[in-house]
Parts: sequence; C-alpha cells; structure tokens
Amino acid sequence: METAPTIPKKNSRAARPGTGGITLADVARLAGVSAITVSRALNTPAAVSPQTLERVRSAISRSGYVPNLVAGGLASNRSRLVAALVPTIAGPVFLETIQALTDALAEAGCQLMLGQSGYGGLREDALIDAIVGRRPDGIVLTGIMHSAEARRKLLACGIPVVETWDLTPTPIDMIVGFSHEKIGRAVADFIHAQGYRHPAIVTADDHRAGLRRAGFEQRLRELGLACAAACVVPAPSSLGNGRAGWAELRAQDQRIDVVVCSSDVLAHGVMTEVQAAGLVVPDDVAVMGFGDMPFSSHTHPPLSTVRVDGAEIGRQAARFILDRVESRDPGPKVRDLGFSIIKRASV
Amino acid sequence: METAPTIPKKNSRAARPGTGGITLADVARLAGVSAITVSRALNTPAAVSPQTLERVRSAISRSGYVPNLVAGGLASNRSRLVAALVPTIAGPVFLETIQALTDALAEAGCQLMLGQSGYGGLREDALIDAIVGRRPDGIVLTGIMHSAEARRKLLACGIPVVETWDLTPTPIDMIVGFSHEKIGRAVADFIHAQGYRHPAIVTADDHRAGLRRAGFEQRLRELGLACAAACVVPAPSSLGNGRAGWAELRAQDQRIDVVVCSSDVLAHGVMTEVQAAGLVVPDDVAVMGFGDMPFSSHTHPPLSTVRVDGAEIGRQAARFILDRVESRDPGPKVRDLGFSIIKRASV
DNA sequence: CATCCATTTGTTAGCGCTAACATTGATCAG
DNA sequence: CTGATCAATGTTAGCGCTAACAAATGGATG
Repeated sequence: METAPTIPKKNSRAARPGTGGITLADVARLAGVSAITVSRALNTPAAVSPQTLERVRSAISRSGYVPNLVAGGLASNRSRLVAALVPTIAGPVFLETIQALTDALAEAGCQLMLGQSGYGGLREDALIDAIVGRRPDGIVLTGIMHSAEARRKLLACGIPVVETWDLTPTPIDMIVGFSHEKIGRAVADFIHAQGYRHPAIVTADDHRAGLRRAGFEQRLRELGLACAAACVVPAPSSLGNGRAGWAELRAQDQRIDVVVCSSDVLAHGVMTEVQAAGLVVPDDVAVMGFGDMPFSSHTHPPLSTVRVDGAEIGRQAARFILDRVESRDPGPKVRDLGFSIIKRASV
Repeated sequence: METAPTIPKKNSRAARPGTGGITLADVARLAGVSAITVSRALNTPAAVSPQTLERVRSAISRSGYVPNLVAGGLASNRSRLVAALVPTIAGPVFLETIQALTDALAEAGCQLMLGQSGYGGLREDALIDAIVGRRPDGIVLTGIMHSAEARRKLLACGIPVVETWDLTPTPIDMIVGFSHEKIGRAVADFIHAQGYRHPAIVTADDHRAGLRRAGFEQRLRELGLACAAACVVPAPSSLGNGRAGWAELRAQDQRIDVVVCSSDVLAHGVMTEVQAAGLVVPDDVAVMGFGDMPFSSHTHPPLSTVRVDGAEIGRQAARFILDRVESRDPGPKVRDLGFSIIKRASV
C-alpha cells in the first residue's frame, strides 16, 4: 500500500463541534458504502441496486438517522419549504386553502412556512425578506395586496409565486382564483330575480370585498336599482361586526328587504341581530353571505351564499409550485375556478 | 483487483452553477472587507466599527443582497424556524395560539413552520421526521396526543419541545396550558350553583374534551347529580354537530335543563337548534360552552363559557423556545395559565 | 474480441455561511 | 519602554449534504 497522498496539514485548530447527531457519513460507514450511495438510496432509490438499498435501509433504521434537510437544501438548492402569506389566520376564510395546501405539499415532502402580514400591509416588506432569505421552493400569496416594492422583490428572487383568491390578467407569476367583480354582478342578478328591490350591504373594508361590492352596485344600477344603505366594517369580519352592521343599516333605512354581506360570518351576525330584534329571516329581511363556510348550511335559517372552492385553490397552488420545481409545464398561468350561488332558506 | 493508489488529479471540473444570486462574498468585495465582517455587520452589528458598518450597509442596499438563511442555518446550527404541530387548523380553537406564536417569533426573526397531524395521529410519525429533519429551533405541540414512538424521537433529537393546551407534571420538555379536569369540575360547580339539576353534555371525541368531561361528571357525582344524557360527536366540532347533538339529547331525555358543550362552536350549534325548535335559551334550556371564541359574546343570547388565554399560550411557548435558543433560563417548565368562567345570558 | 451502452458505485468539489482562532494596531498601567 | 489588554478585522476550516463527473462492471452487438 502506497502512502496515501495525505495533504500536509500544519494547522491544528480545534475541530468544529458539529451537532453531535448521526450524519449521512455515519450511515454510509455502517452500510459499507459511500455517502453518495446513501443519499441516492434516500432520494432516488431506483438508482441503487436492491441489495445495496436493503443494506442502506437497515443501516438507517439501526442508527435512527434523520436526514438533515437544511444541508440537503443548501447543496441541492431545493429547500422543500413553501411559504404561504396570509393577512391573518384568525379569520376562517383562508383556512380551507391553507389546509389543502399543507396537505398537498406534505404529500410531496414539502413543508409549509406560514407568514402573517396583517391587513395593514406594513410588515409585508420585512416579512418578504424573511421569507425569501429562506429560499423556499415557492411562495403562495393568499388574500394579500402587495406593494410595488414587494412585487419587485418577489419577481427578482426567481422563486415561483402563486397569487390566490383573485384574478388578474397580469399576475406576478401564476394565479388561481375567481373574479370578485363577476360575483358581485351575479349576486345582484340573483337577488333581483328573487324579487328584492331594496338591497343593502354590509362589507369588510378589504380590497377583494370592495371589488365584489363595486360589481354588485354596478349591476344593480343596470337593473334600475340602487343600494338602500351600506355599512363598512373593519376586516377581519366577525359575528359582532355583522350584528353592529345590521343595527346601523336599520337606522339608515327601514325599507331594506335584503342584506348582502361580504362574508358568511358577517351574514350570520346580521341574521343574529335581525332575529334578536324579533324579526324573521327571510320574511322581514333576507340575508345573503359569501364563502359558503362549513357552518353556513347549519345556521337557522340556512344561509344563502356564494360558494368558491377554497380547498381547490390550495391544491392548484401546490400543483403550480410542484410542477415548476420539478420542471414540468404548469400550463396556463391564470386559473379561474369560478363560483356558484347557493340558494338556501335565508333568501 | 488491485487498485492504483488513486493519484489526486488536479482536474478542473465544471464549477457548480450556484444560484446565480448575490452572495455574502459579493457584498464583501463591494464593501472592501472580508466575508466575516459582513456576516458580523448583519448578526452582531455591535462588533463592527460604525464606519465599516456604514460601508457594509451601503453595499448591501446597493446590491439588493438577501442573506441565505439556509446556509447560515447550516453553519450556525440555528435554523430560525420553529415548528408548530396542530391536529388541524380548520377548527377555530388553536388559531389564536398560532397567531400569537407566529407574531412573537417573527419579532425574534423566527418563522413558523406549520404541520397538521390530523386527529387520527396516523401521519404524526412521518410528520415528525419531516420536521426534525429541518432542525427547527423549537417544536410546539398544540392539542396533540403523541405516540410513545413520537415522544422518543422528539426527546432524542435534542430540540426544545413545548406542549400546549394541557398540563402534566411530566412533560416531554416544557408545557404551558391548564388543567382540563379542573375546568370540568369548575363547570359542574358553576351550573349546580345556578340551580340546574338535569345537565347533559355534547362533547367532541377528543382527548382533552374527554378530560374535561371526566372532571365534570366526577364533580357532578360528588354534588349528588348525574348527567341526564350525553352525546359524543366527531372532532373537529362544528355548528352542525352541535345542532345534531341537541336533537339527539332531546330525544334521550326531555327534562334536560342545561347543556354543557366541549366548545363554543358546539354550544352555538346547540343554541341554534334549541331556538329552531321554538324553545328559548336559557328559559327552556341553558347552554354552556368552552373557549370564549371571539363570536361567543355576540351570539343571541351571549354565550356563557370558560375562558382560557389561547394567545398567552402562544406567547409563552415562544418565550420558552427563545429562552432556550439564546441559552437563558426559561424558568419553571410547567406553566398553568388557569381559566375563568364567563357568565353571560345563555345560562 | 473490441466496442458500445446501461447500470451501479465512487471521487471531488463545492452550496453560502459562521465558529474558532489569529492577527493587527491602539491604549495604558507600571 | 514592556507587556497586558482590548477592539476590530481577518484566515481557515468546516456545517452535512448533493451535483457533476469518473470509473468499474456486465452484458449485448457486429
């Protein structure tokens, strides 16, 4: 055996302590193979012969090895993390989306990183730095209005971005949602067809709700109607806001025959207040919501609403990102999931 | 099979592509300092002279550099990620905790990684591997029953673990919450003191709800009472479950004068069903919830409930972890946040 | 029998950052 | 003036993993 070409190391610093845990190298030694073979056994098992795979698997389970995905992420430039930004998770609106997204990503071995920007949009820029610095494989923006600066940063970092719960022909990158304006118009048609002539609205002061309201009022005008009264409450919407909203509307105009709300939660609040005042839904006032939350079919009376598929939004967002990460063609970058009006007993 | 002593070749392989982005080295060159100085300017600015700091800051903003926290995490063994595991985010129960946790962590430059285990606990083990592999700075378990295997793994990896929404003298590591059994007993005392004698319960089939129920029934017996009827519904609780629950209780026993529920959502459903049947809360049946959700003071009538400080749980969990990460003493490892009974008009 | 190809395994060199120690120059007590 | 101390900056060597290339092996082929 010739002398190994050992590089003369004069310097004898203390070795870096490391984490003390079991590493890939330990497993490789145990299995009698090289490190890269263990890596392949984990990431591309098809590229390893069955016997070797077996030896490696046994070594892994004997040693209790858990791969360090931070190191893997640095080496492969794939963090297997996807960031989701929401205004807040306190409202029930985006939960279905987040849940579907988490599940779909987990299936592909990706984890969700959650960021809350607040409705103000002040923390958004700092948040984007914190997110981008983690080099996620994708970023999902849910119900967020982003500043030009934020938009620029997202564009610059080259990470796939999916906007959700909205629709625009010019997304930052990819988008999945529906047209709020169309929903507003459809709701106007719907209540008009049901014979209501004195509509009022209770809406959160949130961008998307504003778009629905604009579409609603525009269509109303086209139909020769007008809003009898309107009440804007701060986002996120709550039962209390809805109750207060109806109290205010009632003071403005006694003839109101239907209240259109920017969310089912607000609508539920309106119904509660209407009933607490001794009136009957829908005989005295009809109520219409938005979102078709899980509770909406169980209120008394069941709530008429607009259904949008929040879970599918999450799944499509995951698909968009995974397609990009695995360099498949994600197809059309703008996806309109549409909506449907659900007529229940509250109208 | 002899092998030549592989002579180390100075062959020039293709350089690794890298991400193409701006790195710390680029900034260092721009500022005319060494890489470590830029690192210090970012992480420990006090260790850098004001002039150098200024030069570095200018170079950073001119280049649009965003530090790669993955690389930093590998080198420093601090990922600045904290994992939170919940059964599901679809229920409103843990949202306040998650929100407070996210906020408190963001303030310290840490991001939240979200994992959903489902109520079944099947995916839990795989999830724990996925989490531990990312070497988070801490793990927060929220409303989760963990298997012995999961417990062992968590213990083995040496990451700070905070259990929440519960209390036990033998936590995995640290715990913040309250005694469910005590709550059950307190509720029994409360309804007894209000003069109710035919209590019934609607409860989710969830571990913690079960503990409250056990405490409640035990205290009831001590007071010479017994549950007139009980209905167990699948977690997570929903308005619909609550309505169905009351329908079932009513069929079991007509004399029920108060319904104690394992969550405000269920209680709201019970009230809805009671009222839909033409009865009056609390005159015909009183209703009691748990959780003091944001909507609970706005139901009609306002809901009596048990208040626990979900947000403070999140904040304390963050404090626990940050203390450990920054090697401060986190103090007592078991924190009882207590609870309070909120009497409103539903009882 | 040399040639080509596919399959399987190994070697080398980083990914971008920071810990640990080293160095430099300035300040200061004795 | 000497050595000790301190503040500011630099040098070196990884952290644990994987991309890219290289090499060994075993057929299939002309």
